[in-house]
Amino acid sequence: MGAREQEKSYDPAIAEAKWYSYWERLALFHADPARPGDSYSIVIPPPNVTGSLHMGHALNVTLQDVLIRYHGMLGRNVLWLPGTDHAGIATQNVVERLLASEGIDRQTLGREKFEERVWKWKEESGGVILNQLKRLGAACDWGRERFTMDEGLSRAVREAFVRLHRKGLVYRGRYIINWCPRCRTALSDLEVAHEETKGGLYYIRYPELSGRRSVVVATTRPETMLGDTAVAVNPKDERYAGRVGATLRLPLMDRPIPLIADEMVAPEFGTGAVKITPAHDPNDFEVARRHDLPAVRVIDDSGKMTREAGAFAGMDRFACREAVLERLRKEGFLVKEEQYLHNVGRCYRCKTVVEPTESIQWFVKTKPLAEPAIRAVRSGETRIIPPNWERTYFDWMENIRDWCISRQIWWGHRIPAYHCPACGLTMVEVEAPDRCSSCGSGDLRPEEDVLDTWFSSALWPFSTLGWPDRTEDLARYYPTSALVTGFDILFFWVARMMMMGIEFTGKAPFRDVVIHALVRDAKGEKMSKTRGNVIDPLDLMERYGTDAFRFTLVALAAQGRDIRMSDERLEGYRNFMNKLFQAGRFVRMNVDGNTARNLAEDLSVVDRWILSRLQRVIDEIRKGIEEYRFNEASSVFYQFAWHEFCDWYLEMIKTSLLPEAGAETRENQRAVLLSVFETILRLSHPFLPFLSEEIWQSLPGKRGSIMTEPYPSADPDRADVDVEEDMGHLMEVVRAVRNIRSELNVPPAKRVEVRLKGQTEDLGFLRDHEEIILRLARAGKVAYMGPEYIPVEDATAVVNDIEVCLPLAGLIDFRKESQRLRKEIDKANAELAVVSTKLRNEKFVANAPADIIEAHRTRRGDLELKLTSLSQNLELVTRYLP
RNA sequence: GGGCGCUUAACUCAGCGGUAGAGUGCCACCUUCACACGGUGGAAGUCACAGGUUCAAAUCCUGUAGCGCCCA
Repeated sequence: MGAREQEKSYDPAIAEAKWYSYWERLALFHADPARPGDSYSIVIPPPNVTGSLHMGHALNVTLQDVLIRYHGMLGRNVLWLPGTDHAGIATQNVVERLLASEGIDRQTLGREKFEERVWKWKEESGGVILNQLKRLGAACDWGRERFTMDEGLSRAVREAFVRLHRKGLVYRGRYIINWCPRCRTALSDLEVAHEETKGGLYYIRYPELSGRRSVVVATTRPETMLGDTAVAVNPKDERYAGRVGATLRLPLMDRPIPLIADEMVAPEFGTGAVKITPAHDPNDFEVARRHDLPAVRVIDDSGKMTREAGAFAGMDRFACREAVLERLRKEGFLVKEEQYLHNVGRCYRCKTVVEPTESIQWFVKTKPLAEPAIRAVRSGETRIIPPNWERTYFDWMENIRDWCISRQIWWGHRIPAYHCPACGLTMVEVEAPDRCSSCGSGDLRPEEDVLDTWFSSALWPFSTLGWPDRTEDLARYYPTSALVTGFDILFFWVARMMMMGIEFTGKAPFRDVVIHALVRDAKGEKMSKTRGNVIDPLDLMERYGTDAFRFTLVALAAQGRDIRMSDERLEGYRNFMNKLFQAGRFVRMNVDGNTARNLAEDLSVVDRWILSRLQRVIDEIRKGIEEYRFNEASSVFYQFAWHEFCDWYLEMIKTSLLPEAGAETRENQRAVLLSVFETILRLSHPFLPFLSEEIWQSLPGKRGSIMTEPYPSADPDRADVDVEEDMGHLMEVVRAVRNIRSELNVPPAKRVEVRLKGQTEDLGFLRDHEEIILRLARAGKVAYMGPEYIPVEDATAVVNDIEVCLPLAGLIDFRKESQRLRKEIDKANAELAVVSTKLRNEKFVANAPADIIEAHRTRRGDLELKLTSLSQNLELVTRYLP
């Protein structure tokens, strides 16, 4: 025995240092389309290049790794494709901050230099997260690693854009969009997070130009009044009957604006009259189109007031709000102000209040793309798991709005459009044209805007496989088998991949979409940098080991519920890792270099029992993984490996591993032990890649990686209900003895006599396995008593049809024993009452299924028998009470 | 305003029509030759509340209360 045997407990660092590079060396992560086997493929949700591993990634990646390793062991042709996302705004922000620390801003640097800088940053510091994935054990095919900005994917982006444009599904136009004045770019609707905010509702009087009447409007954004071009009321609103068409004087600006009628106005809001600012409000923009009103832009790209704002020009928009209110107050136009709770949209990246702004942008027309994406889920071509997310998916898809895809930043895919200033034509081409196709001018200006990062992400499942080329990978691995992701990007990403996948390949990109929960801290709070409650997964891996960490994530990954990460939980599973390690040590010590794993013809009952249990467990674990109920699979494994295999099986077979057992018994026992334990290891591998490999490699017999071993499959011939029942009975007897010993404080070293009372035929099995009772119950002797035996001075318990009696004359505390028996009787009585009530109910007997009734009858019989014995014994004991 | 989800043992959570489960924690005993990151035994729950469906309800339906998330 080497150093390994001296190691007292499992040290995960040793295994984790060894095996990842070993797997890589053997190219076990490499997918070869030419190899046989059904394809099983997953594309990783690409993390941001700027990112580092957080809990969400850890959970996401662990689940994918479980699937990949599991299907690999099933013999499938497996591909897990990794990569990163260029994360336009986020990455640009990072590099801009870097530049700022050098006292440079990107404008002075210039676009080209800036892009170079970002690439340089990406080469040096980007993709840290990928190494962290390796740390987690992720079996990704690194040879196929992709980046959304790399050459191939960029070509896919241009190709997709051009094709959509030709179909009229991409268009350019002047609309109201969400503008982030800090990022200085347009955002899509999804990138705006609405937040309930306390603000004011201000009532402003707009006098009529002629006459003494006026109209009062209510607004939460008084500064935008500077850009008002009308006031609108609902045509059915009687308060304003006959006044529509009047001309009002816009306060502070002294501009005449009309009072118009539009259905959009909700009469119950405020005074029923609303100001119309077409350049800074989406609803007003629509109203303005209908009524042919001009738009006056009063807030610029950086959130400052424009020259159109007159006296307020140059002011920050929020300072301007106060200034406007001040002036209105002074000039008597502010009628009323009240507290008001309303939703304010903020940039999801920088939290700056978004400014709805009219501008020229590129859009994707989404309705025609959404329809087939809806059908794919309705028809079952793609399954969403758990299915309750389907509704959310449908709701969003059915009410989808056009997607603003242009961004005014520098880091991203340039929109492949070219403007001709000479004739005003805009050309959209995959490769830059030399001259204008209309006027022939050679002076073409490439589009300045870049695409929303999510546009390239939407192509990820096929662009990474080589699209638009018809590659072998694409043919072999697309559509992919499963997409594993958090619900937070269901719309951002999943929905858009569905749309683009179907549009460009004709097939939905995934068979299954597996939605998992969020990881929260121990208090259930969302982890965030501002809260300061972020738990670093690398730190947890360091402290508890990667396998324990992974197992914790998997064990907590119940469908539809968030995960709370806590040290207690991790500790528990770290202990489990050690338990498995110790079991491995035990196996190694006891098989003593033996390499035979073939099972003998006639196995012992104990072996038949563990093998029977194993089949059931294999089925359950496989079912758990197949159905993405990872927590169930892991808990079945935990329960079996620890509480059946270690607690019972290993204890029960110890004697047959001794030399005294005889060579044949010993060899047979070693073979079964090795075989069962190896099956346990193989079962565990998808969850515990490092530990399972570590132990696997330490077992005798030359072997390759456990990764290439077949995943266990259940053998129905090994399942044996009778053996399980008999063994269950035996274990109950052992437990009964242990219970009596413990409750009556019998010293652990004391070898007691156990008397088993019952019919001879009921005692047969126990008699055959007396050795187990002797050892596990620490008995000195087992005696068999007929039904006539009266346990006068014994402590007793009832297991099914036999009584377990411990003659403890002199040791027994009769008061304690009577308490113990009474407790048992009370429990049995309570249960009997429930069962009997049911059986007495005629309707129950008439309606319930036969097997349920039968089970109740049996239970009643057992309980009655138990009560009879217990009551008699209680009576016996009572005689000795003072 | 619309939608989704949650409320089960001290804590964290499974279970989702047929006798209430796990992990951790707690109590007692035990350094027994794989493991004290251990072993053995134990205590601990009107399954949020109120109705209903059913022979039978944590489990299905309706409502109430509290909490959380998403969309508008």
